[in-house]
Amino acid sequence: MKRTTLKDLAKSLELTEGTVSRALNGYADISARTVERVQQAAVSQGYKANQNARRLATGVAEAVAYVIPQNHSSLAEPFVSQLLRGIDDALSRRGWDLLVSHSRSADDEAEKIQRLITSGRVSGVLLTRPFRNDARIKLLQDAGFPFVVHGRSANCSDYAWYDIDNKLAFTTSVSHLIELGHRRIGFVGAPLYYNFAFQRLQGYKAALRKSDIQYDESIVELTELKDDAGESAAANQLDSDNPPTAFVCVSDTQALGVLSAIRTRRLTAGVDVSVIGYDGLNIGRHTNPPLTTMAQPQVQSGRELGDMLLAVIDGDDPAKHQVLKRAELVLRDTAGPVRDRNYH
Amino acid sequence: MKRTTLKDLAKSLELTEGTVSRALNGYADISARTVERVQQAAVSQGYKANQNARRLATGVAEAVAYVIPQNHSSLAEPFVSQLLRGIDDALSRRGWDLLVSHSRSADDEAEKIQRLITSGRVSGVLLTRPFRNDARIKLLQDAGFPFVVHGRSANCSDYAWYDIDNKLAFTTSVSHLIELGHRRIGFVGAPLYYNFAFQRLQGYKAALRKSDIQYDESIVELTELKDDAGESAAANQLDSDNPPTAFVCVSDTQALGVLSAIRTRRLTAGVDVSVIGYDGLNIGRHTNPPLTTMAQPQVQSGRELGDMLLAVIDGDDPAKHQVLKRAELVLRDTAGPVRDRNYH
DNA sequence: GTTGATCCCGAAAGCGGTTTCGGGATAGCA
DNA sequence: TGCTATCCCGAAACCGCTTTCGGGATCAAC
Repeated sequence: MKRTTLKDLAKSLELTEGTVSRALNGYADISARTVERVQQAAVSQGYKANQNARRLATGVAEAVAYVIPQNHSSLAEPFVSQLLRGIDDALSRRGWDLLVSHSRSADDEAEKIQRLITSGRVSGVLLTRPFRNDARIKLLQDAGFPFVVHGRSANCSDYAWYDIDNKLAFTTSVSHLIELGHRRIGFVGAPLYYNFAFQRLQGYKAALRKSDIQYDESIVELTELKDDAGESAAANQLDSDNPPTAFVCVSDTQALGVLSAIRTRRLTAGVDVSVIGYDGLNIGRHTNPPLTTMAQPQVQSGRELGDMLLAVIDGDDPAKHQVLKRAELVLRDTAGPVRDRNYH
Repeated sequence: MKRTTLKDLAKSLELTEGTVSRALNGYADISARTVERVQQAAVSQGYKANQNARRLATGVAEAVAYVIPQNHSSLAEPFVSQLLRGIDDALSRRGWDLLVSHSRSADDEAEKIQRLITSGRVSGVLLTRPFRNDARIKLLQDAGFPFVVHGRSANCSDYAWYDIDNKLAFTTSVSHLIELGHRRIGFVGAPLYYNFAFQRLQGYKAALRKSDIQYDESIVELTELKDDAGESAAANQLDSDNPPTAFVCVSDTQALGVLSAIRTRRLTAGVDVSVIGYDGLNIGRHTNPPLTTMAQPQVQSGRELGDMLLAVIDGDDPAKHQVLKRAELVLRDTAGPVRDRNYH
């Protein structure tokens, strides 16, 4: 019942604690024979090092934290869940722990991070959904604390990040709609202090520009990342005098709301009105019709993020770890050719 | 840049480390004046106790682990995510950490638990999706390690658990269908070594019995908790000679698959064929038609689970912490009155 | 047989807190 | 004033492991 400690092990082997410790940790100055003996005894006696003691002695926490932002719509959660799995994958190869912490607000999050870095509980932090200029990043940089960001802020030259090319993703999806004949495309976005929201809007604008379509502010709505928000945004647009023939949304969650708005107006998505989401959630396969969207592989992202963080903790130059992925257009059924607006 | 340690603080106050420590931890043998001074100095110097040292000294980890089972369909993840939020809520009131760990298999999970309890990293464990008789529970009991399980195994008298009345939930949903006139109701279940699957099947049977409907094994399918599995199960049934007029599913995920199967056969859920899911996922609001289901509040569950675990860790009798909740029928549009089977 | 180099291991000092114990100073009371 | 009780704080051991340092054995070489 009592946990066997290093001392127990040492005593039973008639060695000193230090020796046993070094044997277990692969130091070169221990004879092969002794290492062998020690290892055998360790497994047979079920010895596991007390992590707290080890962490105290070495000064490394062997754990990282992932801070989950509060304003995550519950529909976007699969996202998080898969990411966690990926991160855990990467960490567990080293036997490190992943601890999660939820924040209620941006301030709350900054404070949590502050506590994390001073409490010594973790040796690195994973940030997500960065703002265009983000106080948390500054905080971590000033503290010289290892971190990597999922996404990136406006000036992101000197830290590690992993991001999707948001601008490209949106020029892709918008261009796709344009090819289908749409020229009046609504944008269901998010607050622009989120850098990803900003970038996606830029992608949207770029695609329009490329096709000489006038940017029309009256059909871009910046809302929360919720289904309800998406629904009311689309409702506004659809009920207007000059409704869009298609929508792009910065999240699948919003897209679901948009689909609802379309359906309640007895219109058919992909026929009467097209919509393209973003996130590639599996849920989209089960909407009716199935949602066309931009996908990014989450589990994989998590794994890469985890590896990056480990590398940074190991002392790698953060600026060397910056990867930009591209999202893929997942063709399902909500994006179809434009149709005369005779449904009003 | 250097973290201020207890020693620093003590020196600057011209006190001894022990005194400062006691002052901070509310010992009675420190004068109010000194406590005041110490606290002020602590905040002004930004002192935060090193958690690892503290844990080593006190022997309590101030952290608990949640082990996420591997075979969680990605569609079921919102579930997990919200649960985590609730748990974190409960823990953070005490400043405890929540660490998550993913397992690939049941064996893997047992091993992870073993490591968790011997490594001293956590002072309690949260289990989920227990089997009818579950080796993990035995493991934890034998080790005398604090834990609570979300769900319960077959004999669950002597540990702490938080569960939904699965049997009741399914008699409820099945009875609802029976009231709508259905007498041939398919059951899309999960492997019966999951206790929740077993219980839900019992509820199904009980409801049939109550209405003198013969239990027909040919329309119960035990599948994985995935959308695809639900789809093929429903496909089998619908394509048979004597298809059910309704389905109950042990998970919303499967129900989504069932809806797909229905749709691809050009039938309408809630009209031609009824279906009731289970889990109350928000996604269900966005299926077409919206999914009728049984809901259980996840965030709240997480919070209660967290509190229970803390209580058990504090030494409460686990057997005193057993709560059974009931799920609620969420009426949406996929369960309608029976209709003559003239669609074949 | 001495000298060095090499190989192993023991000794001991931390890591940064917590907690028990004991006693000096102050107060209370006779 | 003297004696005990009370109040505070200092001293020190301890939690379990890591890591540096130094030196005794062993061995090869001269």
